Amino acid sequence: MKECGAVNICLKSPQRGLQRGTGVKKWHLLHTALTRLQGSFAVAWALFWRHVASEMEKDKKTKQVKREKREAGSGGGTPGRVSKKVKSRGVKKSQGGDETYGEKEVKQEQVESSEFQVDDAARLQLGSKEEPADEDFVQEKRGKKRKRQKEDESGKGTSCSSEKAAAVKKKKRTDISAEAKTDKKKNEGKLKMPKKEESEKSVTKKKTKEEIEAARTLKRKLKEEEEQQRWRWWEEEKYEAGIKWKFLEHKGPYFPPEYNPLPENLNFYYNGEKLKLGLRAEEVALYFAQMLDHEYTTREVFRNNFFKDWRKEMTLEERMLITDLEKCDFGEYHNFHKQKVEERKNRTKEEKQVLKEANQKITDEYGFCMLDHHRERIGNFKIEPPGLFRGRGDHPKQGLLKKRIRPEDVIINCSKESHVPEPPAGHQWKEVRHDNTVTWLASWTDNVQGATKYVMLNANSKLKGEKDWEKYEVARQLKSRVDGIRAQYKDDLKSKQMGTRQRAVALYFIDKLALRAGNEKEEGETADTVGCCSLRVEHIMLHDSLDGEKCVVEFDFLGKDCIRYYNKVPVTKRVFKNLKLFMENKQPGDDLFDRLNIEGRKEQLTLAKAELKKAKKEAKGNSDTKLQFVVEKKKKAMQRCEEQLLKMEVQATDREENKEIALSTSKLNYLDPRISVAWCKNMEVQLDKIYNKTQRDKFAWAIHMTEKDFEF
DNA sequence: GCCGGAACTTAGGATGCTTAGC
DNA sequence: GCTAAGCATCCTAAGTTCCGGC
Repeated sequence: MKECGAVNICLKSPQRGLQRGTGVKKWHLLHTALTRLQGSFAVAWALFWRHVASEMEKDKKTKQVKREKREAGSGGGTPGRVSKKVKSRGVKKSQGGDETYGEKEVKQEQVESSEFQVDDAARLQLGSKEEPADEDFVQEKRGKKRKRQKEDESGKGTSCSSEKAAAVKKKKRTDISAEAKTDKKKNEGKLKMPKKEESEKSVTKKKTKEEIEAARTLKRKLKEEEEQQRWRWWEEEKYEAGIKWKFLEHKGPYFPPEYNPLPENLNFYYNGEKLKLGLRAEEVALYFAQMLDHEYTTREVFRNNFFKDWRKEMTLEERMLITDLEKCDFGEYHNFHKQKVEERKNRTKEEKQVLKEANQKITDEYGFCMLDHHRERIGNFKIEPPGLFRGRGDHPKQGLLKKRIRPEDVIINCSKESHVPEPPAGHQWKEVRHDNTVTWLASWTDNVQGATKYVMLNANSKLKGEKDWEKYEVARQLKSRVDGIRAQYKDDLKSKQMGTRQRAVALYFIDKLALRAGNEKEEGETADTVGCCSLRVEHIMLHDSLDGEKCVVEFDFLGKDCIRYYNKVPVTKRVFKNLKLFMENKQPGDDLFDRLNIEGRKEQLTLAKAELKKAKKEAKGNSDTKLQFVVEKKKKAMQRCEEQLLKMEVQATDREENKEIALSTSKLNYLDPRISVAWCKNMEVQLDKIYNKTQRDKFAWAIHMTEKDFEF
């Protein structure tokens, strides 16, 4: 590891931020770790442990409910039964709790006390001090969050929209399930089990105490065996730098089944006329038909891309005839697909079991490899099946055909002395390599993005675990250097060199807001997303004062996966002054922020509705085509407003929901598992309260090596 | 030092299974 | 017994960083 004090970052252009360079890379390694582990740490950590506290609280409640049930007896109704939603709300927000328990206050205290312990424990583990300047920042942020919660409770502000959006989502789901229900009812005659069988089933369901105990013992035994068999690679000596393995043997990737032609009686229609498609065109048409329920197929880019690629798969005759996607009717293909999905859903237990066993067989054969004479699980041993590319957001390539991968496209990587996997009959591999400086087992090039796709090991493998361990070790080292980095960028904020100042401001944002670094991207190849270093002038707005705060920066941009980042952040005077300077004589960009205003859209919609009403009134009883045209125009304008509002509301909901997603992401990728393990050992909390089986496997190295006294 | 490709890690969405609540 | 919510897992898109060649 190089000295991270020597921050060496080059700049490309003032508004486009940092460019790649060796110094940047070294610094990024450290700084990404810093931002993920320190910048967002407090929030992620507090949220995470609040979740743990919530789980523990839930556990307590469940036990109490059971106790109450026992006490009340079986004939006494369900006194202890409480809505799950109410329960979790009571714990999570520590307010408006569950009155049925009649101990709201006691619980409030318990929750507050566990939250206090959690935050306190986190502070102890981190051993970090807050800088005076940061203190203001953090306190204000916290204050805002509380305010927002209050708004949520009263049904005002963003939560209102979020709830509406959630309701829309829910409605969509309900509609789908209602549809499914109808279909299910239709099938009921066929599928419903005879009554006798049902009653027999319920009898067999009941297990005796002995059986339950035997099952428990077996589970315990299996767990112990698994533990004994676990490869304790962390207790072994590491290989020399760059060497990933000494021996690697596997069966090669598993290829998806070949295309199965549709039944003869299924038809595709073009311009109302029945048309029999050739196999290639039919296959690609089916990919589109399968997605008809998805919003993707309504997007212009998706439709155009699909149509362009679909025509490439057609015969000359088909291509001459099919020239307009609007005239294509995939209805029968779509219904066929829906029917298949429904059939899948309605499979009997036995059918499911047969399928499960067949899948297990495939996994047993292709899903494992021998790595240095240890059996390791492969993460993605299946070759990605063909289909239509589902790029996120406004991806310019969405809808393009992802072609079928053949063995001739695949490079195999294994040991020279291993048994080289056999390609499927009649095929051969593109290449067989013996490169032990890489971790992949097979690779191919994806035709849509030109990117290399890899077959790699599972998260619980040595190769992945070792990397994870290294990552957290880097973060650990950063602890002693972070003060120096901060001091340097603070100093650089007043540098005479514009480039240095910009770097300092970028660092300031990454440190305070945990933004992604933001690399350059090829225009037209991917959606227009940015990170900190690739922010454009249009993505920020400066406010001398806002909501009683001075020097506020308003961020609004699309980040990774086209997830919108919107934040208003008070910054130091120097940062603010620098930003003003950086924006001088540059194009301000679009009026993005005006149009994004959640109340503004509503006003627009009200206006559009009023105008439509007026136009209708004027056109009533008048056959003038001009007036009818105006009505149509106003109607479309109103629909557009409605769609835009809905889109924004859904985005707002997604932002709220993403908080939960971000929490699990933090747990899996950013929080050093040794901290969590040590905390559990100290607090005598079972590890399975915070990590599920997969996560315990992934972090086996941390679980085994961490003692109570571990310090980050 | 720059550039581009390779080699990774991170993370959203789909799907299927399980469980709580009615 | 039914349903919805929660959860786990799989799949793969979308990022970041490394590294070798010029």
